[in-house]
Amino acid sequence: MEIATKYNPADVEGKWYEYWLNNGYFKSKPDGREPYTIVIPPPNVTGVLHMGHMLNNTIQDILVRRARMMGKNACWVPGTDHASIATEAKVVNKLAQQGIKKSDLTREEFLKHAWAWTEEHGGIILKQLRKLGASCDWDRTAFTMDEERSASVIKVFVDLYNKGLIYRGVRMVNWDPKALTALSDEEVIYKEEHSKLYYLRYMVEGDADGRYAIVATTRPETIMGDTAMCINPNDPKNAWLKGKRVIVPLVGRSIPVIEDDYVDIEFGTGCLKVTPAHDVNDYMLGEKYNLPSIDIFNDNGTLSEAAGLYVGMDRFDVRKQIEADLQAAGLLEKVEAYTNKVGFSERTNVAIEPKLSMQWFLKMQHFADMALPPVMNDELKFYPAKYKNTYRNWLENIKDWCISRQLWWGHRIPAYFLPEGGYVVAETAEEALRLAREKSGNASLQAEDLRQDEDCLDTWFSSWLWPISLFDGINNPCNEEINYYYPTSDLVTGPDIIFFWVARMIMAGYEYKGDMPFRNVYFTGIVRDKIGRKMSKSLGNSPDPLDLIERYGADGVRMGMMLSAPAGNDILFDDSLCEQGRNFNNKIWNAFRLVKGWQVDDNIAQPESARIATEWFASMLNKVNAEVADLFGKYRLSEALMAVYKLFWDEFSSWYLEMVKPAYQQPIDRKSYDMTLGFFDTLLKLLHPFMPFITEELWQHLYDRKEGESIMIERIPDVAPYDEALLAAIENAKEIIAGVRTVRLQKNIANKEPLTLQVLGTRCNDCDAVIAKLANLSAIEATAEKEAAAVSFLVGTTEYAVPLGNNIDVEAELKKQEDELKYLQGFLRSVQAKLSNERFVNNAPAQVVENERKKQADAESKIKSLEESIAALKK
RNA sequence: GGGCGUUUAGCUCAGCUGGUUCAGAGCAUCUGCCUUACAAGCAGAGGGUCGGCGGUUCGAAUCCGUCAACGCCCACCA
Repeated sequence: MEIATKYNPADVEGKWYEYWLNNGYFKSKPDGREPYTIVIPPPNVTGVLHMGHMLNNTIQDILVRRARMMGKNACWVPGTDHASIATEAKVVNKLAQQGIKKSDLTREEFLKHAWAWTEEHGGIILKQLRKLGASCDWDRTAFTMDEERSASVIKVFVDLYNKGLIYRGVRMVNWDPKALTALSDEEVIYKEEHSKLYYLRYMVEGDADGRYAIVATTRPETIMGDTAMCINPNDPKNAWLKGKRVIVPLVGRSIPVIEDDYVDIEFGTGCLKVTPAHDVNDYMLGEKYNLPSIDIFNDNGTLSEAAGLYVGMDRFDVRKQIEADLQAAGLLEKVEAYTNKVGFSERTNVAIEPKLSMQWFLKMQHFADMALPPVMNDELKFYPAKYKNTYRNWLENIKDWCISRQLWWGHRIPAYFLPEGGYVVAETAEEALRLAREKSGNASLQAEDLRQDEDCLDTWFSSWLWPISLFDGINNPCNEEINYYYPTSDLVTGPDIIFFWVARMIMAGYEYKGDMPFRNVYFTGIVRDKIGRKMSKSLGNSPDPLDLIERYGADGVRMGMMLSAPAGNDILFDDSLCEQGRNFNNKIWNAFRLVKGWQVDDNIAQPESARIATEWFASMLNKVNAEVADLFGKYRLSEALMAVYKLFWDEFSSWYLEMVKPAYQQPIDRKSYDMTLGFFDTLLKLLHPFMPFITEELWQHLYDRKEGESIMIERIPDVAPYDEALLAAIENAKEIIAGVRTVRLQKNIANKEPLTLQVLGTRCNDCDAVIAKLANLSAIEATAEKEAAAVSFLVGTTEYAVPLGNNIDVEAELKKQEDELKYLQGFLRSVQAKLSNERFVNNAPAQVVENERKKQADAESKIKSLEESIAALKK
């Protein structure tokens, strides 16, 4: 076959992906084999592939492909997430561009737009994953809002409600004034903000001297909602305020002074304004002291009628305005610069507003109790394990989960309100009607009389079921699929969603399957740029993965990602990593060209050097295969890749191929050729999980393959024993060869020119044929005394010399050897010192002492031979 | 304010239960090579008081204490 000198990924990637698809190699059905299952972390349905996906899915594909090649029934289930807030926001934006307001649409109309948008953009990301080589069982592609998954969510909601774990109530929640919905605590991101601390004067009611209290606040715009001022009962400086009432500035309303030791005496003036409707702590005080609550904000963050002042203005505009107005009124004592933490919506990035509202909650203690032990006792393993702490910390301080969202795009809460008050929860409208009739005692109640809750469920309330719902294990428990595939094997995801998703899947797993959802969790790092910044659109430092694939090939990019991606460590991504990946592809490609270019002659005998080489490499292959298996077991994928990389590049290409390579335009013997192809075959298999495309391409051409054969369904050989002595002998040979090469380099002697190598004293190396070939030696001779005009080097305790006649620089050679001697003498002294230390000899294990003795003997022997050598040079 | 983690070569990282596979790997760098698979390559070479200090020990990158820098998570101080 004609082969280009460089590998061109574009020529082969599409072809083989099609081939795999057409042959159904990605598909999985339950059978007698051991299952290996991964469920994809579903990307947002309208999302676009970014570097994070790239890393995450490359890892999943590596694990899946390897498992498949270990003879397991591998099943990687793909799908997408409806991502309620994110998607709804996108749809709202798009409609806004067309001049349509969401509020002008009915729920049904809006959902029509949302589905249209989903169909237009949905699944693009899954298509992109194919470019990467992802071996997902596409027939199983699911969507968190498709029929099966939706039914599962509703069923679970009803079930949990009936178990008393879901309740409804008015609570202080995190309100997103842009998305107009409540958020869970996890969806709020606290950021430091440079703001101001305002000191406001609250005049004391009826005080003849016109005295006032000073309250420090970061949110002066909320004073209209003040319903009390609070001091610490133990605060002497504010004791005079006890039992008094004060006047809210500008507003003019009188509020009581209450006492609670929640107040920090040291902060500000020790006076706290209490706004129960707009601060979580104030809410708590309000509850405790039964204070009225004035909600001064509309849902969109503007001031409401209840505020009385600044009605309709945005909260941040009010803050500026009120500062001026307070100043003008002489009620502003001072303003200080202040840094505090402000919560922002994860999705819309606006400052969240604590707000009292009616929401649905899930009681979490029950779930936390189930989900903690299996992780802590390593039944369910986290890689890296440090995330166990994070996990435990969250579960031990668990709070109830606000699961309702004031959105339309999502699973609508299956609660139905009765005309006369109260509600029922049911999977279907019919069932709801039945329950409603029962509850109200009114048999004439009609479906139209019931009003379903307008709210949707948090996106994560569907994704927490993912490992179960993908196999329909909620609607149809104990079906064949769920029994076979569950618990899944590995979950690969980012630590940023450990609470959102991982922890909750574990909870749902135990609640609905009585078992863990996955056995292992591999937490990836975050992909950053090479100077450690997060990749972001605004920085423009995020490469387009598809563009990278075009430039370096999918295999090159996959390898680039994996080279520096130990579990849990952030990866500092740089294009040069892909370059390294591409270079490696090329290396493999060229090794293949060499091997397939050989002419085979059945009549020539295998040379001794090739015989040794094949035996050696067979052992090397087994050794590395075992290493790789071990590393995979520990999820140390980048190290596994590095092991295979070095095996191919260094051991196979640089050493093995050079050992068996026939002379130019000479044929190779049959035995060596066949063994080389066999080695190549195994190497490709070891590489395949990392680099699926090039390995398939070469594997197909290695032998005459039949239609329907593929490397991806081949078996990686089992771990087998290897000959350690032979491996050691070759390592020794390599050092000798390198020694000769160094001499050539230093003395500027061309490789073509054969040299003689002298070996001083006794040695036992069966690899002379290999050494002679790779170092181009005409002879290797054992001798008691080397030639005077020779350059020598030590390997182990043996001295080697290359006689060079007049070509030797005696001065330089002397200096080199004298330096070496000096170093060895120093080394020997330190070893002797150790050995003459009685406490060492008495306390250290015998083995260690023995080692020191050996070091001593070796050093002495080396010194002896060096001294002789130096003496000879000096003659 | 709590908790966790990191600090080893220019960069990214390995170094498990303390001792010749303890100072390593890949990349980068330097030198010499267009040697007939590959210059996206080949052959060589240099490079680190293992963050600082103190301790335990015959012996510490490894264990303990402490300090420093960086990172992450959690937390209601207005």
